[in-house]
Amino acid sequence: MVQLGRHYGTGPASLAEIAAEEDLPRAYLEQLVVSLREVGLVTSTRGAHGGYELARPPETIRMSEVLRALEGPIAPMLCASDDPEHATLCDRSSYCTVNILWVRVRDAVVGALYSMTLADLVPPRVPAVSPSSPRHYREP
Amino acid sequence: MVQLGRHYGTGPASLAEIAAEEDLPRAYLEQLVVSLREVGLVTSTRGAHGGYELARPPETIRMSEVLRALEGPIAPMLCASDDPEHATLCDRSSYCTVNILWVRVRDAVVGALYSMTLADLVPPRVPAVSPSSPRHYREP
DNA sequence: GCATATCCGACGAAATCACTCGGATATCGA
DNA sequence: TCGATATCCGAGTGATTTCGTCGGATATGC
Repeated sequence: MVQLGRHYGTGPASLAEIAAEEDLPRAYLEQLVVSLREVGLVTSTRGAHGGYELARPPETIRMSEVLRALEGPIAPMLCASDDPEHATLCDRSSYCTVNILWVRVRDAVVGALYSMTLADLVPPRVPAVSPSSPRHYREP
Repeated sequence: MVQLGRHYGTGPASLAEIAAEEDLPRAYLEQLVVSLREVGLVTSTRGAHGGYELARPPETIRMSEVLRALEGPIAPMLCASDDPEHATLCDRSSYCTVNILWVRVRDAVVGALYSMTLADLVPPRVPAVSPSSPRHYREP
């Protein structure tokens, strides 16, 4: 999907191209790309020979950003959401000790996503040992 | 849900009790507990004054076991499943470099779940600093 | 034998996910 | 200026999953 990181630097890529490469319906990609544009991850140029390109170099794009853009705030349960805005605490919030489990899980997920950038996912030639530093650490 | 860890040592607890405490429909709990029994996490005694109890002390029950029992093999995407059995690789398996991302995420989740036991979730009096060792480590 | 339980299987409503459709608007090249 | 090629936009559909229901069979203690 977001493997248009591959095209970075080669000018805008049309959805028709990407659809062909990824074997996904163009109309569907259209929808996805809207979210990406809204958060400023990709820029679009309209008209003939237009298309989309990354707004920043792939190395600087955390996968956590991408996933958040595509699937909304990342939360294993709604009582443990990334976004304080959407964190609706369940009615049991007082009893429920399980919450800390979900928070822990969420942090783990965010950490994993944050530790990888788009650049890590564009088909590398020899990815035997991971290029960047794929350790667990927290988001700022 | 699995807060019948609270009752550990006090004999079997009926679903009616638990339903009342947790404010969940008894019929629903019934369904859940089936999965838990199948994997041997709880034992049941039928008849009057029967009910369910934990098969092992709460400290020895990893949350990863519980979640796996309740929600099946843990996998953010089906191409990155815990259980090799259910790991159906998507048709793009050749192209798809994203897989390693999901595997990374899955490991992070499993690690987080594995680092917590049921005992960590039964309402502790003063849980300020976590009792066991809630670090990130891998499942064997 | 009767009240209290677990067992079992199928069913139903609501939400989510992946995807579609139709058409308006912008831009480049000839 | 025209037309081909794009993005833009918003509503709509179909399958799957999730949470929960219902009815009744079976086992056990008093």
